[in-house]
Amino acid sequence: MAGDGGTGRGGAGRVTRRRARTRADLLRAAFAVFAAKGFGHVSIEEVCEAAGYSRGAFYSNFATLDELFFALYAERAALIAEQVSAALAGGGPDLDVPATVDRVTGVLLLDRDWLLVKTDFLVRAARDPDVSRTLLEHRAGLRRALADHLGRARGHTELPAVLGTVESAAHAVVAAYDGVTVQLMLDGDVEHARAWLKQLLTALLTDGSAEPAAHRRG
Amino acid sequence: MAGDGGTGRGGAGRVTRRRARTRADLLRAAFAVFAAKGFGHVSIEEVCEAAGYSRGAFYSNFATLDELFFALYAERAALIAEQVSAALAGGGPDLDVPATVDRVTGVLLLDRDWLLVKTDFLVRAARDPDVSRTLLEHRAGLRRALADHLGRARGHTELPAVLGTVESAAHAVVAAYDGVTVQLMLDGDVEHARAWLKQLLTALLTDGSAEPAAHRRG
DNA sequence: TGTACATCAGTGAACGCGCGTTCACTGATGTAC
DNA sequence: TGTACATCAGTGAACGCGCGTTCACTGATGTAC
Repeated sequence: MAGDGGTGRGGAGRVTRRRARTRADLLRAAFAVFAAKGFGHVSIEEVCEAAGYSRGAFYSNFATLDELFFALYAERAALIAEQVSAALAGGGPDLDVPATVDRVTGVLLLDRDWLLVKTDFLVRAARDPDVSRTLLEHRAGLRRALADHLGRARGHTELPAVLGTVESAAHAVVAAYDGVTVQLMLDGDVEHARAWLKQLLTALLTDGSAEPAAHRRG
Repeated sequence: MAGDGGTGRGGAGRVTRRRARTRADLLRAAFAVFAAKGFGHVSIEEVCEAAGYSRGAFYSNFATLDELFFALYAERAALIAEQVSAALAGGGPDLDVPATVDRVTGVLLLDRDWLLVKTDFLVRAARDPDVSRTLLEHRAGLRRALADHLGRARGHTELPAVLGTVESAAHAVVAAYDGVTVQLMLDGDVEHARAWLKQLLTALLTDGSAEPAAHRRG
């Protein structure tokens, strides 16, 4: 089901420049259309129209809309994963939790459209164990990166007490991220979401020593 | 758009017993179908078939699938809201935070199908400001109930320090709930989700005095 | 409580559109010489 | 570097199905007497 990168004719046929461009165009257009209308309310025709191709072009590159959706998700998710890694690594060898929280928060809540598409993927995955597995693996990877970082931070900065292990702490970070995502999708206020996520993470990752910074807005 | 309870002919036409039953049947069947396949992958015909009615019956009760979906959401959301209120009030006048956390957690993560449908509603709402408003209001109501309770608990039990106000704490509770919901939808492990939510809420609502209770499983 | 009548609620056939899918064709791309 | 040829990628028309929507009809429900 997953594995090969799409509807490749038979074997290892070289991809021409033209083909790569068309595929990229379709993915880009699909992202915009999915973000706007939601997967499940989008037809193949709409994607093709948005990309400026005929439907035949779609079938030349993908077998189904699902396949395109999965390709789209995989591409973007890999991109975000890289950015998170960079945000964790950035700041050099001195492990500064608040600064790292700032950087990671900035990356994770950068693009509301991506959160919409990601959540579409989530509800799709929730109904299909195979797809769930993919998503769960992505999440596990993210948590591992976070846990690694938190592990290195321990000793330098005061860290959680209530959450036992660094794994629990990483799990909590992801949960907080998902929770804030929901609010952001509804109210559309990216700045507020970032501030709020920062505050939540601080509450989870420190031992009550930070300043309370009152929280406004519903 | 919202307000009147559906496709009522003209004025205050009395609803017959038969009509009420059909409507309820359709809603019940729709819930099951939506949970299984996801709104946006469900046709009016499928709902009717699952309910055992012809399509005409559908049109006699609803104008669109959206309308049915909204009615379904409103009905179930009201039910959950009641149950949460009861869970908060239960336990009598002695305000016991851990016990209350147990009861509320039990209610909120009772039914995976509901979480699936609720999330479908979320992604639908995220693309429509009018629908968003409805959902945001429900959430505000939930937070208010939580904040009220936390306000009364303050002084009896030690409470947050990092999260400034009871409103912030309530907000954090909702975020934790949403975050754990995502994990539950993917792995389907209700018991694990409850334990994890309990632990998260304890971490958020107490000042680091609780026992760490290590967290297993990915 | 029974009967007659009026209105209501759901039936199921019919219509038509949107769109998924296919395919013969043509212009684009790449390769061999 | 240019030309000829082979293969590839995308075109756009055509087909047909699923399903949204409508509607004349009929059995169910409720009311008046």
